[in-house]
Amino acid sequence: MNSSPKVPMPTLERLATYLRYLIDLDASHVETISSTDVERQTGINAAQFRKDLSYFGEFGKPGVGYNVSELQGRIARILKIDQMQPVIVVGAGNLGSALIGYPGLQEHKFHIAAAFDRDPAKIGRRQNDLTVLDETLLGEVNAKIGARIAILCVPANAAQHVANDAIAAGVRVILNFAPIILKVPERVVVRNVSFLQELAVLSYHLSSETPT
Amino acid sequence: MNSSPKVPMPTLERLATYLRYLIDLDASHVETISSTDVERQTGINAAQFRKDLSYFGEFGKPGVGYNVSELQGRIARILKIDQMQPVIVVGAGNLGSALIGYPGLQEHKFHIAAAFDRDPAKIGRRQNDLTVLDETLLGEVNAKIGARIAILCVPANAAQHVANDAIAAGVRVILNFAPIILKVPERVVVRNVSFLQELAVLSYHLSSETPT
DNA sequence: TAATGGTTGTGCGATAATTCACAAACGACC
DNA sequence: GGTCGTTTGTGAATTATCGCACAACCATTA
Repeated sequence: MNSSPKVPMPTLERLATYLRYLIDLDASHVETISSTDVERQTGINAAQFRKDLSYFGEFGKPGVGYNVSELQGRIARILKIDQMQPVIVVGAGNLGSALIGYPGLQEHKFHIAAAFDRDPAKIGRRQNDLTVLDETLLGEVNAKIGARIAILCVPANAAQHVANDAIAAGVRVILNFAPIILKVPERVVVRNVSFLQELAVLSYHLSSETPT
Repeated sequence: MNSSPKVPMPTLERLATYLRYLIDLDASHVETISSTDVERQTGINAAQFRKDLSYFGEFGKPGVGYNVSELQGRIARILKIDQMQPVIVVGAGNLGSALIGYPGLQEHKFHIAAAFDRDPAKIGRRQNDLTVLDETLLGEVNAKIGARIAILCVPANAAQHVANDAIAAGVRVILNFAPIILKVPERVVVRNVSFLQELAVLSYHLSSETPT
């Protein structure tokens, strides 16, 4: 039942956005939305919204719209965030700690099952019911946890090494905060988050717009 | 001398990537690179690299390649990160603190000139030579600082309000970490960073690849 | 000076993503 | 049951992005 042969990446990214709004709407007891409602709220073209969904089947009723809670459930299932998933975090510096303490992760069904670092000063530190473990134990520990998602919050020069270890430990997808392009086997999916890059793009836009 | 009429967004994003690698290469005293070298290191197609640069003029010598330090300087100038830029951070929670303590920002010529929060418990706290200020002072303080870049690390329900204030205070581009789509005037540029979204996309990819 | 090996900058076709536009479907109302 | 206003799902057109392929160019060596 792997329904979708080739879903565009931008579609997947937008699905996550839709889901966020649907959760809010559901919390506000809104029962039904139309694609034009979505456009008003998100700025994403209504046809785009419908086409995004169409990759995964039919969701709405013509003349009526979409049932909020049903759609929410189905998108969550598509993204596989309908049930808790274990995640490991490597690197317990400022950023890693911020992630560990971020309640949004739990809400979105991601459970940080273990945190690692190689700095002895950080190993053993406790935070949110979690003890920072020695990075060298990654393979051993994940053999029990079975996390297939890893979040890398280590410095650029350590990232490739850590990624290799994580992959060897069974990790299949990586969220990489280090400003470096990881070399990984084809089956492994990596997504990079780089605020420096984002800031650079923003910085570029500063002069292009002339005031008044 | 606003040379470039319409540069694709993906090009800008890649420019920031190139810059990172050039900085490293320069530090390793590499003098020259070719576009194929770039492809080997970054995985970005060599022709893509050349085309990206072509939006801004000519940079290389046929038969030779590109001078690393010169190219680095020119890309930095294009992205306007060749000289220090003041940035304000709103929201001094876990994430905001992590950013304030992140040395990479300084290295990339972004100087956090002020940090704000609305939580009395956080106001007055000091970190990295910076005192967290009351959010209501944003306009007043930025009149002196003149920052045109703001980083939003506030919860989703506060983000729109803070964005409005920041824009009123002269901010022109926003890096938004809150999981919400901000409504801003056309002249203001927003970029969103959402690890939840990234995780969701990664999560989707978990099942599509079948083992063996 | 001529020939050679290597590299750039770019026109152009290929691929991907977005948006339009409309038939088919639905509920409400008469 | 028929008509009307609304909204979906999607084929087709449009727009954006990518990557090939090649002429023009440069340094080196003979």
